[in-house]
Amino acid sequence: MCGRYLFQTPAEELIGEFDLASLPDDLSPQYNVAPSHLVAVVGNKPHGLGRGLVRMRWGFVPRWATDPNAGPRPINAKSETAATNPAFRDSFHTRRCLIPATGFYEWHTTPAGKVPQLFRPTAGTPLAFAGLWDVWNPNGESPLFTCTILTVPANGTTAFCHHRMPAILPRGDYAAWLDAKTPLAEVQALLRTSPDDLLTATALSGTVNSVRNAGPDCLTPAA
DNA sequence: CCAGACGTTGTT
DNA sequence: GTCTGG
DNA sequence: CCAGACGTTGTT
DNA sequence: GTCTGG
Repeated sequence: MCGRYLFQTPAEELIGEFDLASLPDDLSPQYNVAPSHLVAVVGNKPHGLGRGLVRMRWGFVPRWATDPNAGPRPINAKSETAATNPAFRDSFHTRRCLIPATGFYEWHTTPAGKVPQLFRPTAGTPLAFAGLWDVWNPNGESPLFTCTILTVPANGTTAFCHHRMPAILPRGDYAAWLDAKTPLAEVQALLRTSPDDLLTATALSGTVNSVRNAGPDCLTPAA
């Protein structure tokens, strides 16, 4: 997957699946989410507080990092290796999450240049990306919550842009994904390439190319 | 045993 | 945190 | 992901 | 070209 995704609506349908005590009050639509931006995440909260919606920065920092400003902040993690990769293993076991989105962008490289493409669910319902999160808080100061989106091989609809795509979970898999008690083999099996008919591609104007453009015009189709 | 290192994906 | 090296 | 910036030596 | 910032 690329470094940009659409979080157009709060995905209240998605969130409504869960019994949430409170919701952040700033879940306005985002049309051009970039790394380091705050995104909403549904996950098992730290300290055993159960499920909830948490605002996190997109770009993963493991809890053992000595300096969160040094080193990479990966926005994606390969689903095939996340369970054993040192950077993600611990979160794969105990800190899985869902990242709601109404679609995502990929850039199609053509001889004429790069054309942004919008991938949205054909059915129009919000998507839930499978993600991992962590919290960096070695000094007991303000904790840094971060997350990353897992990727899987592209399907027939997305492959013309990229060979990877986000891991998208069907509604029926949300609970098992978030449940820390789900056996690891079952967790791993949830990360699959989506059917070709899940998403529909639309070529866009270049508005989305700049993160300075963060409004609905990011969705404007190509002329 | 302790000390110390350890972070990504996806491009071309 | 977990793993490696000494 | 894309857009946009990206300058030195030698001095105190 | 490469790196940073958004």
